[in-house]
Amino acid sequence: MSRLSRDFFVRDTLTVARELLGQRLIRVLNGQRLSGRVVEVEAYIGEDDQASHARCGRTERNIAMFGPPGHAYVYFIYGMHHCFNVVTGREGYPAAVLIRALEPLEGIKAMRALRSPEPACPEHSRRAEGRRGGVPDVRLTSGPARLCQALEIDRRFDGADLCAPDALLFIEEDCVVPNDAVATGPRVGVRGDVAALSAPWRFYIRGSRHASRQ
DNA sequence: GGATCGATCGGCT
DNA sequence: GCCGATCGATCCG
Repeated sequence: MSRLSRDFFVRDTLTVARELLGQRLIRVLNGQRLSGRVVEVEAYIGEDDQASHARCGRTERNIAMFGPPGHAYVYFIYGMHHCFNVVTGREGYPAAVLIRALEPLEGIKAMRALRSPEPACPEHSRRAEGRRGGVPDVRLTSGPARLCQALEIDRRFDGADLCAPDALLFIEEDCVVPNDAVATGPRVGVRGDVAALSAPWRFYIRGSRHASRQ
């Protein structure tokens, strides 16, 4: 399978968001491939987008959004979670696509281990035993913070080039998703003006059990 | 199945 | 100081 090139990401952000559906996100960890098919994304476009981190201009935190396309923008939120975006459009214009959910494909056992840290106390241990198999596949990567935990994506990847030959995080061309299988809607959990609240910039594969919500 | 609430800390109105 | 592009546990029906 061929890796998505820079040209893919330079295009209009809504086009990139739509076409990322069905592609495969790969993380190489300790020589092993952990991967999943992209089933849900959201677009954040320009400084006028009141839901975007770029709405208040360039800061040290969001600087990757202003950088060249095909790079990662990874941020830390709620004091405990990471979220992974792909930078799109021309360098200098802040736009990115948030990857919200994956369908797990390769390295599922390793991903489950990353999502089930060592029990800190006997109480947790008992709970983990109660689940037997651990986190079920359907909740392994069905959320922006969950997939970062499952693929061990953190701030070390902020600004990383997904198109570099030696990248440990990159995207491969995989499935073509037909238009009638794509659903759109307003973005999840955003605040802002009417434009931000109503923009249908969330794209997901209709009926996927791995989307963060139906 | 859906709603609610607490955790936890970096970056900024 | 305050709030956030969230998650998981826990409650209720």
